[in-house]
Amino acid sequence: MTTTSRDVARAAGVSIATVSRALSDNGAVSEATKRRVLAEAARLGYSPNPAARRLITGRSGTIGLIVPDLANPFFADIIKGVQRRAREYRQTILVADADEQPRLELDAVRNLTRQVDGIIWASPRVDDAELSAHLNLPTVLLHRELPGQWSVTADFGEGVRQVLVNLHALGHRTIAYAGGPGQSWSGRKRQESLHSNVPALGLEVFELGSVPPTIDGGLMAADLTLATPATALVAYNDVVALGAMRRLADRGVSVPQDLSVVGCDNTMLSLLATPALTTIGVPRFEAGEAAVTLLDQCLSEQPGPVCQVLRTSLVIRGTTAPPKES
Amino acid sequence: MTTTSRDVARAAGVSIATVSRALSDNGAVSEATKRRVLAEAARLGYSPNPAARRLITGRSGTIGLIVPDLANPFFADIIKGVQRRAREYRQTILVADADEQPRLELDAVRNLTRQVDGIIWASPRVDDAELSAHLNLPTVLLHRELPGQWSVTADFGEGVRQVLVNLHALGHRTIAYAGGPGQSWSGRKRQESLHSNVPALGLEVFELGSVPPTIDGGLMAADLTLATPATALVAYNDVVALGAMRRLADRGVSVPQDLSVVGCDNTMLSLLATPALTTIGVPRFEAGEAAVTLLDQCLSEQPGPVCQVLRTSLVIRGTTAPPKES
DNA sequence: AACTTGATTGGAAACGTTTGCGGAATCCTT
DNA sequence: AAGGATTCCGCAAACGTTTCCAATCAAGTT
Repeated sequence: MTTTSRDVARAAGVSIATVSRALSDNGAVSEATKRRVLAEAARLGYSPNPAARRLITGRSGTIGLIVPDLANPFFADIIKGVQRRAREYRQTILVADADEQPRLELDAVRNLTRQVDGIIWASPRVDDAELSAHLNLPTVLLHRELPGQWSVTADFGEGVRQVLVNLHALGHRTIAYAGGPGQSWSGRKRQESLHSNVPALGLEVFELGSVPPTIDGGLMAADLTLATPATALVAYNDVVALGAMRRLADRGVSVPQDLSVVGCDNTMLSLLATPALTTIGVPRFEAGEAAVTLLDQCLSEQPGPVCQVLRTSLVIRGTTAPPKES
Repeated sequence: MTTTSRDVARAAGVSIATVSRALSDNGAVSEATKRRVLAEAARLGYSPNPAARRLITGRSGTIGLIVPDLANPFFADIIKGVQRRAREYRQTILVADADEQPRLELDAVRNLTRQVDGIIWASPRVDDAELSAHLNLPTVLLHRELPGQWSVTADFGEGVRQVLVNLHALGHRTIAYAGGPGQSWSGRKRQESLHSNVPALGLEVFELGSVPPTIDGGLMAADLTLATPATALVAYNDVVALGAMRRLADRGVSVPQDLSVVGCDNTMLSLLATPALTTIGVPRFEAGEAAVTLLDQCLSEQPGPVCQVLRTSLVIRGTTAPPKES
């Protein structure tokens, strides 16, 4: 049998109410009895039954995390951030992988609703209407903004701007852009930034359209790029960039001499490439941490909503160089 | 306010006991009233309070998952498998990332103990004694065996054997082996298999010792290999293999012409390498699925323990070839 | 017709906490 | 020394289920 607060109460010669107060540290208990209770609790190896506590308080000490794909290194790092900060806050996390299917995200929200205090939701692709229809619980959106909603995002627009400025400074004037899935919020942000910055810099951009955010998408993007006069390729993310590099190598196009390549996200993949990939650094770990902090604020009824925007940074490595003289 | 079983009972004109029976589908309820209750429940949007249910039944419908590092693609795939199968079984998963620190794994077990029905624990490095000391709950070990314990592992030994046979068939006679962290269970299995298969094949093996299971470890392994007459390098995992390939490229050693390289795990990384990496395919997704199934059996008191061993397979890609004539 | 059987249902006791309320003891104030 | 304020603690009522047990009723049996 497990030991309950009644056992501790009996052992310490007090009532269960006092045990509860001594342990939860809120009610008024004398220093002496508190010590006695704590000692007995420790001796008996008592820990309160979370279900009972939750039934009465309505708080579970658990937060839900919904991501489209756990195996995607991008989200894996986010989880790590969430996890670490949650540990500090004494919260456990209930995780739901939506297998890249928006419908499963909505299912997950429904299931989680009764089980958690709040939700952290990374949902690049569910549309706005459906998203807000499912927000019954305190929620922090990740890499996504919605009017009136708490969120933590990264400044992708600034990242793209830096890339463009940098490529321009290197001497590039014609670049290709491989976009990701059209519904993605961050993808739209990147696109917007592209359009707003290109004119001022006097760049010419060839938009290759949406390619799948996979290695195969990268292969495609490489071929599309070679059909343009572009001297640099800016890819939707690191995976696409790596796919492109692979195809370019096959085609005998050397990076960065013949073509510069820029990725996005600064995942571990960018270090695996040869040469190492120049990319937009997106703080994923920090985003996960920030989301937990914000959710905590949201749960403690602090004024909001707060929309935190994290900084991105251009990480210059080996795949960018001045264009070939031609 | 949330709607409770009392509300449904009132609406359907029955007692809460009947509501409970109609919904949980175990007690005896007439078909007519069951339909009525279900209809009212749906109309009111009722869903049972999990905390209350759990308090009385002692079951939470939640399983705990402990992994050393979520950002490691190896474990990410395992989680995905767990997640999917758990969804089928109507279970949610509580995940704990131990940040590669065995001490945090033990903390996680303690925290999870009161919150979940059972635990799936991937613990390559916690030592046997401490591991068994912390198994208070039904537990399935992942990629690890312990006497008397339920587990699902992969047949790493067979994988290594296939590699050796294959390299031998290609004409290699001298190979280098880069081992991983010494405490790792699967690492020991690989080592054992190496020792037991080498004599029969007449191979000479240079053991490079333990290298960190990282890109840097791979760089090291490459240099160590070049100091031997080995014509092939078998690495602890794909990351090490990729690190090695990178250093080899820098050194002007071409793979597979000058040196064959074999990885282990068949993570997505192995497809990113150029040329694509020959590697030992380890079923991670399936392992996650199997673990949930086993845990379910364990929880339903079926006879055990069951130790399921999944098959590995040699995935031959572009980094292995006959050795150079010399 | 009385008795047994089986199927449905409701009443009520759990499960283990937290917390409002009131009582008792102690302390300070005048 | 008496009154009020303060501190500390126990009683008991929740929280929302599940499930044991008994009650009711229809149907079948002798």
